Amino acid sequence: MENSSDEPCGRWRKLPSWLLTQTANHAHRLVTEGFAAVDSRGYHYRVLATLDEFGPASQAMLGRRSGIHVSEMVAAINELAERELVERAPDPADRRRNVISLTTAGKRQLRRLEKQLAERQDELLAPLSADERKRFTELLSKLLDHHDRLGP
Amino acid sequence: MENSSDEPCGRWRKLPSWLLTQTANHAHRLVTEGFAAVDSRGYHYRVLATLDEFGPASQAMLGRRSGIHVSEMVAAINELAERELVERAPDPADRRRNVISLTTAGKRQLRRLEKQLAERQDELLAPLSADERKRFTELLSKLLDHHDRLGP
DNA sequence: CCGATGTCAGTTCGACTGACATAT
DNA sequence: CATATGTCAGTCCAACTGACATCG
Repeated sequence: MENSSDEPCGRWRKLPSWLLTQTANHAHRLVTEGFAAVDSRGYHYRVLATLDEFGPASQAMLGRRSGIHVSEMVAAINELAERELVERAPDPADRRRNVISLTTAGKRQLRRLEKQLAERQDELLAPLSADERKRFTELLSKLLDHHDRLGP
Repeated sequence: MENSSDEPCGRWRKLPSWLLTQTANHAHRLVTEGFAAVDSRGYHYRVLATLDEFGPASQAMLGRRSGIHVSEMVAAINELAERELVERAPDPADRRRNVISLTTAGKRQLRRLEKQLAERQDELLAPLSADERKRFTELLSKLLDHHDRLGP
């Protein structure tokens, strides 16, 4: 049987970086499952939400606004267009561009995604009180702002 | 020039799950850079720390104690043995097993890694006060405990 | 035969890089 | 000419899966 003590995780389990990355894995899994429950993924939500917020745009512009890499955008738009959640039309004013716009079905899907998203946030923060949740997001925002302003 | 407003990130930038995963990316980058600065990576630290804490063990036992998958362990031990930070010897009592043990150079390297780790934690939490850091890790621990006890 | 061990090959995922053709 | 756009191929990483031979 060799030695005993099969308990996982050692002295690093208390490190902020470890707590952060492990908890983030849970968060990522939760929202990914939520999106998958309505046959989508994160990029789909981000594209649909960006279209809803700023209106029709080229793929490159969408990429800039949503923080999605151009080469990822191609696949994301393909998938969304196949489901008829967005429309991809050539831009008459600039023949390099596609103009991407939200369809009615796309707006409905966006609402479903936002519902999933809200539910999963609640699941993620379940063990925290309302006050703790507020403090938690404040601390996270502070950290993220700091590090975003350093490295691009 | 198309429209303006190239600012990245939309309405999701305030979501706890987003704040969490993005901040975790920064944390991961920081510690990865720290480890790389002394020519190692996360798995190396976890193996060395586990050996230091529990003593020599088989690869399978090391995997259980450190939470590293068996098939990852093979590569990690290869890299550590090549650098002579661990010794890999056949177990006379069970010829399936290798007994992995820490070398003197391995202990030195472990100390370097822990130094890097401490520095990077500080860099990660830089914008927080001592009190905020304590509260932050408490909240994270609460969340992680909760979700670890649900999904295995 | 069942189960544990070590090894290797292959997969999935997100994020990215490079090359390329086309259009401005 | 340089730049912007859309597309496709490939890379890298961590985490995992499956298959396999060996051994208890």
